[in-house]
Amino acid sequence: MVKVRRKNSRFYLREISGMATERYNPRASEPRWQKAWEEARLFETPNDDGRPTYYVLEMFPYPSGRIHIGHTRNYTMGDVVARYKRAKGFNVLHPMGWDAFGMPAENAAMQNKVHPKEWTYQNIAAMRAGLKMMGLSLDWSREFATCDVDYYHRQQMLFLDFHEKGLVTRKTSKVNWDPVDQTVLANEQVIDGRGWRSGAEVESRELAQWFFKITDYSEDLLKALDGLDEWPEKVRLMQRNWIGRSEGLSIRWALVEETAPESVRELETYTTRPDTIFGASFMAIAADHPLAKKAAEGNPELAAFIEECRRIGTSAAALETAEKKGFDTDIKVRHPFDPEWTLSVYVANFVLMEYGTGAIFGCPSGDQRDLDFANKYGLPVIPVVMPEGADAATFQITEESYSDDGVMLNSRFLDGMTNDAAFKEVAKRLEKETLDGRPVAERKVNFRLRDWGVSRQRYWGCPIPMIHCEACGVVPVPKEDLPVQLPDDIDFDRPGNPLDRHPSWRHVKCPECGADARRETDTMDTFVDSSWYFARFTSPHADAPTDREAANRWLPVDQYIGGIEHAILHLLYSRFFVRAMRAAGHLDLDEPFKGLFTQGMVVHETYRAADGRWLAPVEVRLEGTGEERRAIEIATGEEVTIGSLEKMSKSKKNTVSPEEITESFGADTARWFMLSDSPPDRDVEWTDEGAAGAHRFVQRVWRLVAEAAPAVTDASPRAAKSGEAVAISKPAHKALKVVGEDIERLAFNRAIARVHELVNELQAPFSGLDKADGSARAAAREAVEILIHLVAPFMPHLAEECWARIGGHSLVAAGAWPDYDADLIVDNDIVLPVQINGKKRGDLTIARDADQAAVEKAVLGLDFVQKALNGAPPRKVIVVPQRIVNVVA
RNA sequence: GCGGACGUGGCGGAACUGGUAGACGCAAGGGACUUAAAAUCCCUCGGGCUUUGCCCGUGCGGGUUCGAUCCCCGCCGUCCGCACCA
Repeated sequence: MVKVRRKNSRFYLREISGMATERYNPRASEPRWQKAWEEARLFETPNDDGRPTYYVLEMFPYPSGRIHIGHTRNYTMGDVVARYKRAKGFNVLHPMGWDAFGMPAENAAMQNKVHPKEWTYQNIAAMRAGLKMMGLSLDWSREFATCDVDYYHRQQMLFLDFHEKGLVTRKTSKVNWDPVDQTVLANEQVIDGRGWRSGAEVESRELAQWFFKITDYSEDLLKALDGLDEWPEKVRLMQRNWIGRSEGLSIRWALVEETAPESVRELETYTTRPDTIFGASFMAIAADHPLAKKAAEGNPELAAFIEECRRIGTSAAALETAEKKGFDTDIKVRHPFDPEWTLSVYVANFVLMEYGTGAIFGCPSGDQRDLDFANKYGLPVIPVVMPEGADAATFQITEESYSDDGVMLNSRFLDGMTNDAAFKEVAKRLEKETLDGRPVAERKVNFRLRDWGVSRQRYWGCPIPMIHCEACGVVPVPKEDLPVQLPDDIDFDRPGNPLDRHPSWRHVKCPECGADARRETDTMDTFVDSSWYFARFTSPHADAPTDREAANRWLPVDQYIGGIEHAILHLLYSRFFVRAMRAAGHLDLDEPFKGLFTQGMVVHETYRAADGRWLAPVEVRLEGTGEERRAIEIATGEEVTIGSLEKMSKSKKNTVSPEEITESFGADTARWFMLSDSPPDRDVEWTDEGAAGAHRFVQRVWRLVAEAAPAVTDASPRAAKSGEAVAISKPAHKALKVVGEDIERLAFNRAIARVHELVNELQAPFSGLDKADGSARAAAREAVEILIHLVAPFMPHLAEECWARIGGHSLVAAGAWPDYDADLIVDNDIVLPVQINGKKRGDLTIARDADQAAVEKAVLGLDFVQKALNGAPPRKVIVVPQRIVNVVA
């Protein structure tokens, strides 16, 4: 055994009867190449550069403390794209930052007496180190955290600009108030009517809050979805539903004077089905409708009912089981087409004040809720729409309403019309009628989308740059006084917002009158921070929020990658933000993200002991396979239950840490494994076997290259177009073509399969390389170079090591993607499958350019075809050029 | 309830625009090398049968087609989103 020390390499060669190669050692190799890239400043992106731009971005992480395996899958995908596009000649922007404001930092402060700032920046440092181990080609010179004063300073500028443009308002609204933590809770943080953290029963409070007027763009946000053709259809659909556009009619109903409260003369409803107006049998208004409040003034029973609705009102679980309930106010309205026809007004628990006008007319035959309600209170059910072909004389509605399209009945002048025509007819007639000098009805478009409330009663967020003055009202902080900086000296001894009880922070002079005034102590929703960070990355050190030119050059983000959980809020808010920023002159852009990709999660089995404890994978030993497969707790020797695949989470302990994997197998193995097998938009199951398999492949590539090295190091690359070496050049060029296409489509799993195939195909022709002639060596050299480039986006460290091994002095990460030779992609002879009656019975090898007649003739001459035809002529022969032949016997 | 997606070997998945079903990997079984282990290499790997070959097979039942994992109709199942939105 001879040990050979190589120049520029810390690895050894070992010689045992021929040549075997020392295993590739990622632990030594990876940090070295990371350092080489950093020293060459390869991934620092200049803003001014002649090359075409490409902006690839992964949703930035919240600095919770450790990188999660899910992060690494996400960032690896982006990195493959970034490295590929760079090799294709693009000036690639691939930045990273931190979504650093938010509750967990404050929770940590309360529990562990750590300052949120300190906690956050420590976490960032730890996670930055974790990310750097992954060998991601990120431009770290553009890094920022949203809690950097530099960043939130600019966010405050944006807030003031939006305010100036009329896109910010202050209004009171109902919020979920946690009386123990003394803070507003998001709907997601209310579980069964209780605060998720405190467990206290959540109260509904009216609070003055700051809002972004996202509804100003409802129509545009909806319409522009059609243009986002590089977004998943699912996400576009979710946004469409969320915005929830509907076209209908608002109708004003006159109250019967003697039943109405003083000074109220009408009730306005909204409906998308004005065609059903003759099926109306009652009116229903929300519990917090002004008319309900008025009616309750002299009616304690009604007041109690309203109070009950309010209490049950909010939680989703309550709604599911809540029975339709109503209370007759004794107020009556007149039907707009028949003043003699009066209907009772009920306060109903299923009508929402937030949508439409907070009042409806109930048409039991056409709406299941209305039908349930009518059946409960014995109200009339008049069918007004029936399916086409049904008999008007016998058509009835009893337990199930009919809400589809159809033909009108029991509707006077509408009878016999389609419901569409009836809609138009009712609208036309009522638009002409007047009540108190105004039209009775108006066509109206309604949206489900609400304005975005951004006030949070918390410390660790971007302060809202506003001042409250007794004399002048709400006054914006003058821009020259920005930033409004968070004070560092705070305490979390008591619940509530520490900014509120800080001894001095909130006291300021009014910028207008100079009198004593009060700072706004609410901070912004952290979704604001993440709504424009992608724009800030284009000029992270600019004085203004953006450098408009740089923003316009880079944006929109060409490929955005992140989790489906952000399908609505984050993506919708960002879409609003670019519109608002455009209005304020910060960029000229229609949409923030041209391409969107939602990646799947990394999941792992769960293990649970008999006593209910969750066990981590490292605490468990697995035995057997298939039915016999069992998990044993190492510490106790007891068998534990193997549970379902779930997203890795701390609570179920089914986590695998990226650091551990990197330390044992290296980053390349982790990167390769996470993108192999499962398509990137689906979940991938982390298994030790899978990771080991990926590592085997790392070693296999290394071995193939290292063993070819002596024969190819001094050769210059050249494809073979004839002779035996074609067996080397053809697969290499075919793989080159298809892997590139797969990466463009983000089909990483398929690209990886193609690389596997190439390595399999090169194995045999490479075995005799040491005896091969010059042209074979040249072809092998070229194939190795191609292989290295194909592997490089996925396993960049291995690629560099291989490159150096065949004598390369440059960095692969800075190299160009090779071009394939079209001649080597096509074969002269092709193998056509031959079917008889649609079933494959054999093959035909024939010249690629053979015409149909030649193919048919050759097919009919085949033994098995003649046998099948048994002397008779075929009924039909179908030749699909270069695909298949089907003989119909 | 409304909307959407999906269903292929033991497993993850591949199969372009209707044209060879099961690429590639994992697991499993057998063998080679080794004192042994690891590593590596070779073979088998959807089911069945009367095994030079034939039949069945992409959730189930139909249909269109020379030909269907792919298109159409009807079921079944799983997952996701929204949910009293008038």
